[in-house]
Amino acid sequence: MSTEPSVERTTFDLHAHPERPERRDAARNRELLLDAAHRLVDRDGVEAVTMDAVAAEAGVGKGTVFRRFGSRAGLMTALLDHAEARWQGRVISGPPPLGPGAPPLERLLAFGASRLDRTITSADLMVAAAGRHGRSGPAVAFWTVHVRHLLTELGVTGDLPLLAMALLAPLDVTIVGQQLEAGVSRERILAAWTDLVGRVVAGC
Amino acid sequence: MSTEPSVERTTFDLHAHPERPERRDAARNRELLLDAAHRLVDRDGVEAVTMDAVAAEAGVGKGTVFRRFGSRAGLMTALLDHAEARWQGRVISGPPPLGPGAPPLERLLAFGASRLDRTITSADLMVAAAGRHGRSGPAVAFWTVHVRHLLTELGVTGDLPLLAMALLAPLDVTIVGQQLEAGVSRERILAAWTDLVGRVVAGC
DNA sequence: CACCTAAACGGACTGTGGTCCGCTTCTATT
DNA sequence: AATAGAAGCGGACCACAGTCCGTTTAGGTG
Repeated sequence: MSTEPSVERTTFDLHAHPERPERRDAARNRELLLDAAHRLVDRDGVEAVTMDAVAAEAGVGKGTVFRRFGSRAGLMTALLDHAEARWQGRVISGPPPLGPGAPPLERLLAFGASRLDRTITSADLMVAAAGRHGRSGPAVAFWTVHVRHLLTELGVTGDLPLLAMALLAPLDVTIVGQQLEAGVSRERILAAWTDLVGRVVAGC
Repeated sequence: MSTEPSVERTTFDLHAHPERPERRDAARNRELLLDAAHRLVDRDGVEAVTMDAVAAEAGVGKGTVFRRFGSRAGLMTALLDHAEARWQGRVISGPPPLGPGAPPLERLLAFGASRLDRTITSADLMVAAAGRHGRSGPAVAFWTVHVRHLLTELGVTGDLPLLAMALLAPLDVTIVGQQLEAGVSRERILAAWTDLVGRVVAGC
């Protein structure tokens, strides 16, 4: 309850801050903490990123970590945020086929491949970022909007928002993680997803 | 590490125990704990099911809870287990269209509707049961095998195991929970899933 | 029945996420 | 420059998951 920390971004509305900005010391500490957390991830892996450890590494009090990020999941989301933002940038205005310029189906397939790779490489962080309420809203919103847009261009009709989520679901950490653990290769996952997209898009 | 508790069931290979059975006191305590946990869930919700509370309610030591169920997620899985087993029974040998007897497409749609309902009604427990390693393996295995079987009967070709998972993915707690939280109705989710199945199955 | 051993037990102990609150620091205003 | 009050800070504190180990008990064997 009470004052939600303003950690409901995860890009998309990148850095749109209607409210008054953070005080300077607060901003400084945020950077300090983010750097510290990144350092810990690089050095010892996601597991080692405890709130106390981050606070100590950054040289601030533990309370500050929670004030800035709300929870461990929030901190993890923030860590993911930089990379996610750059990735979103590439989708919106990078080179094809991920970016605009390629035909919609190619873009969609490139999107899936790229998301799968991000899921695989950042699986640990994503699991840690998926607190209580599943995945971080804004990022998912971006994905679905984009897929929906491509589906529209492909002339697919129906409940596009949910259809988009249905296509995204098999690329989620929980599902992909499960498959990897079962020994399924990245290539096979991607092939199956490509096949799925083909079936969904096929106007007959 | 060391001695894994034998809590890797979640039905499917229902109660196949090659190893020597539990000692009588152990079995008794398992029941005591399961009952206590169920009581707590009914009375105060999943959140109230702390390991200490369960131990106290059952009148045993905390260590015993962990010895029997390995972790909180394991306990939750065990709680889910009874209902899951009965449900699996209905799928295997209950009345159509969920059980055998109906045409495969009808069975598949009934399967989806039924799973969606189970996901919705037990969302809390499922989230709590999904520890570290995503969803509980055996249950998912049963679902995929069944869907795969129906897809085969429908004459669908391709990477059936992964295609089955792709169809199951949108019915997962994390995804469904997200949609519900966004205000999407059960009916709309089901309609979208039905549509998805139609597209995938359509041999054209 | 007495004995022996593996299994099970209980609860103190530890590590971590998250809260709380009295104190400090920034910044807008005059 | 003085000041007021909001925003931020730190770290003691709490709850809960999970571990450890000395003690107890089930149940097979002679």
